[in-house]
Amino acid sequence: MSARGPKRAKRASPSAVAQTGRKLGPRALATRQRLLDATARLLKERSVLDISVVEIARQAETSPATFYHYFKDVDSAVLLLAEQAAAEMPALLDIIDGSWRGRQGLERSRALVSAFIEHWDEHHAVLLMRNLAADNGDPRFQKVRRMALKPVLDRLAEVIAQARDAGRISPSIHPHVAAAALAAMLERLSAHYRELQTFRVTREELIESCARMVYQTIAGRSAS
Amino acid sequence: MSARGPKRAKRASPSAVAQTGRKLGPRALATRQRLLDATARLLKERSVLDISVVEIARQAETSPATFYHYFKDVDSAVLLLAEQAAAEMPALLDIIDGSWRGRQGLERSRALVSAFIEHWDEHHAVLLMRNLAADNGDPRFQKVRRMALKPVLDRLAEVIAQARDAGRISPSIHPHVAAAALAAMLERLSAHYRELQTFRVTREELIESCARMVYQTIAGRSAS
DNA sequence: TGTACATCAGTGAACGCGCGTTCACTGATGTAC
DNA sequence: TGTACATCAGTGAACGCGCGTTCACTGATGTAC
Repeated sequence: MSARGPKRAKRASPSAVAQTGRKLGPRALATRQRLLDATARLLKERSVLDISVVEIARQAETSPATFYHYFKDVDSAVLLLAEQAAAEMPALLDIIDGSWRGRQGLERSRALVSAFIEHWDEHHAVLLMRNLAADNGDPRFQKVRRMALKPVLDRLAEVIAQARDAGRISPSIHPHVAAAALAAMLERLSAHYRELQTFRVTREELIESCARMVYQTIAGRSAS
Repeated sequence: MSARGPKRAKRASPSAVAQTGRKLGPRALATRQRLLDATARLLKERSVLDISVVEIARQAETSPATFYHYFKDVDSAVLLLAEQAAAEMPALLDIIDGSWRGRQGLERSRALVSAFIEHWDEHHAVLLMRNLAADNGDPRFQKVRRMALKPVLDRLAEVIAQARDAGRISPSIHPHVAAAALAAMLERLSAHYRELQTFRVTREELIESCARMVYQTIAGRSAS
């Protein structure tokens, strides 16, 4: 048994502790999750800009005082939501792992792009606020973003490095930078691709084009 | 040669009208610009989340009442800042126009990437809020973003279409989508590339790698 | 099985504070003659 | 050149409101025996 053994056990409840430091029972966990759900809902319906403790409590049909039992402030609640979203990222790794040559690689690329878009569709508002806070220099949000993306970026960079070493892409391309750039593209596009659709671009076309671009960068150009 | 001419001409006054509808004299214009500058400064120093009319007025060393002479609310002020930033975009067109073949194309690509990054460095906070509001569905901000990017996207799409017709890139790549994807990549990366730098990636490496990726998508792969 | 007590979970009500917004007003600048 | 008047620009002070935050309390659940 390694030192990291029981690390996965606490999926739904990272830091299941009240502000007082006490451990939370099942009833308390449910209340906390209700507050988190309310936060997520508000983040979607309105914007980050008009979200408040009072409003969250109202949505969760409880009182502000209860909110303070579980969270220091609104940011902390959103941070937790971002962590919950981040916990889904490992699913992407299954897509990346494997051969990137030829048709198989292209298929993999398509799957990666749509998984990214789906992930954003599901957590749109939370991820938007996460990135905003991170871009504004908040270290907590920077960390949760870094941790969410890191495994994905690392694997992508590996694949890119292989393609580079095999001479299929330019040696001037820095694998980690390229991986970060691809993630940046996918994040940003996922955040606002709906607007493209008014431009007579279907979701499928979007995915196909992106997949080709990703593939080109990851594996070099292939005839097709 | 950089034949850029009098690009500063109309800089300070798109829609120079008070809330009452009256035209603004020079003194009023100066006050309004002071308010805008204060808004931009606050947006940089703090975050979008804690910006208020009162605070802006304080920064500009005037009273809240004055703010309401010129703007309906904080959003309107930021919108104007976003428009001022958008007015700089045409400079990018000079970079895109011209041949994208071979070494020249790669050089063009580098110039494009760094121009993008510089533009974001200069307007970081405003563009971040613009995108946030746009992603949250605010049509005014969606429009200003669309208008800022449109000329650039159109030209890029043209170049990409040429490469596609010449068989240098996959016919499955939709030129407009590819252009949007490149812009998305550059925007997002420009927004947070500072974080990459802690990763031992220099700004030059970043630009070089991105430029290669852009070039690959725009002009197809070339030996290097 | 029932009773007593400890701990957990939730909240009503209150407080102060800072913000958004407006109004009636003052001061500054321009213009006519 | 001076005076009278119109318009432009800016603001002090006030109002109400909703939020953040806390505290002392009640009610719910578990546990010992």
